[in-house]
Amino acid sequence: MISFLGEYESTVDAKGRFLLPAGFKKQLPQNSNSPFVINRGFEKCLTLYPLQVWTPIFENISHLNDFDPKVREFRRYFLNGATQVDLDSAGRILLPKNLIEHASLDKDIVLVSAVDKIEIWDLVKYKQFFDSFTAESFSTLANEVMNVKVSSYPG
Amino acid sequence: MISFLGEYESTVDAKGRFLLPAGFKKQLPQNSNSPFVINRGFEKCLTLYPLQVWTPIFENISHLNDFDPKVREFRRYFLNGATQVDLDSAGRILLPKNLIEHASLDKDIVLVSAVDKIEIWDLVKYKQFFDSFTAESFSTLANEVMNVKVSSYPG
DNA sequence: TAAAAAAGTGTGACTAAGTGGGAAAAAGTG
DNA sequence: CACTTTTTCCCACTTAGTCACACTTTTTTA
Repeated sequence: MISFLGEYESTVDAKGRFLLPAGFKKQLPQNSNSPFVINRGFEKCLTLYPLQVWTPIFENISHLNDFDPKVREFRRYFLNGATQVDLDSAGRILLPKNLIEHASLDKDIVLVSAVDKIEIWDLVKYKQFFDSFTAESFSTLANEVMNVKVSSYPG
Repeated sequence: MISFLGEYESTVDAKGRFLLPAGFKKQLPQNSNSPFVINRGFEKCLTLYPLQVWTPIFENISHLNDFDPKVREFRRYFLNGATQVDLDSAGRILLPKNLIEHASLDKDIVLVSAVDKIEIWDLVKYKQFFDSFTAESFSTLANEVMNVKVSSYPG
């Protein structure tokens, strides 16, 4: 099973391309020509799925009954501009314009592991996100999510 | 099996034509001369079915019991306005006027994947749809539709 | 410390995507 | 039946997206 670790910076060039950091490239299965699906994130970020991670998720959705209005609404939100992207000969990914807009990406971006996917953030917004966090609020959150004392998770 | 991915903008010209975006054209089976059926969508949008997707749906409907008034009503709504359309030599599709009206299409439109079909929205209405979206409401919806916690489907 | 390999960046050319207009055919009307 | 109007089809031009090559910078290793 694919999983990623790490946080790497990259830059979007004038044509909307960014280099997939070597750190992540090493974590991909070798000799894969690396197709990805990129999608809007819930927050103002993008999510990059390796195709083999995306496929089973998409499979589930494609079997839902489209005559159900809730299914249609869910599908619209979820598919949300998902687009297949590939690495070019230099190992870069070309971002669709509508997605660049959604995440308000400027030049500098950060790629962050999200278990089996990668999140793409504008560098400034990503930093703001961390600045808004205090040790205390993190502690509270961790307790809510993990239902464990945060002290057992040093960091 | 046909399936689409992506969200692309296009424009309706003065003659009611729009160019099928290259992103979708690439996802069609090659050497098909690409007949489509276009239909009213359930919401204020249109739905574009590749003919091979439309055919089995039509089959199903044609076997419904026509003595049932609800069947007749459904059939009228669903089939009325369904029209076969083809790509012209420049890869464009001519929209029937009554359908343009139904979806209140102006100049700018968005074509969005709906698994094995394509939905056509007025750009402004499409954006409004997403603006009404919150992470919470999506969470509730996802839970209802997929019967899973949304945390397993981060975008 | 230097050289080589790998990572990262930029530019330019080519291809095809996208757009508009005009001519021919068809439909509608007096 | 002829003339007008609408619809359909096709051709050609412009723009921009895509790809690939080549150069620069950084890292690694000898």
